[in-house]
Amino acid sequence: MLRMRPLIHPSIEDVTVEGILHALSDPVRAAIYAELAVSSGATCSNFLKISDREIPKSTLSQHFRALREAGLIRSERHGVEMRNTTRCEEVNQRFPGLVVTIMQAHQTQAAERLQANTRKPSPRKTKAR
Amino acid sequence: MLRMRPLIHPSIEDVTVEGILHALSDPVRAAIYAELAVSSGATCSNFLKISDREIPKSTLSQHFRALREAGLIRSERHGVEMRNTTRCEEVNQRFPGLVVTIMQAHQTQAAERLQANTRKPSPRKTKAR
DNA sequence: TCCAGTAGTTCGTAACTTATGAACTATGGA
DNA sequence: TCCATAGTTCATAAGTTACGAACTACTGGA
Repeated sequence: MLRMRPLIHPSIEDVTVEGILHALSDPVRAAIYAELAVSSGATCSNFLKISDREIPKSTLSQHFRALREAGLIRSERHGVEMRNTTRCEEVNQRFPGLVVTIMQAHQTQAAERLQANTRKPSPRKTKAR
Repeated sequence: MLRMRPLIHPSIEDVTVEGILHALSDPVRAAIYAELAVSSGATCSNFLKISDREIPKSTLSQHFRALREAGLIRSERHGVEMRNTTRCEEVNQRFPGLVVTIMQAHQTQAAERLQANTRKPSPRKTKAR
């Protein structure tokens, strides 16, 4: 019988730069984090469709876990669903500007790609990971 | 017969945030980058011993390649050795503050660890990757 | 209390990445 | 030409990630 282990939220002193960079180096996770930053409390299934491709539920679940265990988000069960919020204040206190700057860079890049895509018709889908 | 392929330096528009974060999410690569930032032109073998552990030459070579192909450094052959320099100006122009902030965070963390190590005698070597 | 539905997790495994020793290339000097 | 030095490539073992299938956990009826 499968057990459901408790969610792991590292305490802020245990959060590492390596961990944060690794977590946010994945475009799907960066997109999730970006969305959580504006719509706090969003659930896993709010993300089933991200950036023009369907992501399997199990994969998404792993991505949330990665963000959680890197210390970037906090997840709480509310009834049947899992509400997620960023830990941005804590993290920003520990590593000032880090996450904000990373997310800005991601945004800069997303804007560039959007522009490129409106110019050319179908420009060789940008390689993931 | 083994061929030696030409070094790949992506043009600055092809440098991605994902790539940068991934490259700098490895502590060895972050240490190399940090060192290059202060001692420009350093060679691969200057790094054979980094942060208390010996790193094999082949592994180091791959790390330099990763940094190079992420667009973070430029490598040029000078005689028998390979001189490496950061591409920090270009990269900073493309993603303002990104690399600087990441390196600051790494430094903050390194300082913390150093402090912790001087307090306790041998405190369970911090897990890599 | 049982059942169905919804939300998310875990497991197994296939696909991909990374680390490293051994063998190589490339260059310069004797 | 031969040797030494610096770094690269290859093969492969070890580690990581993605994803379908099967599960847990919870809620709201009947």
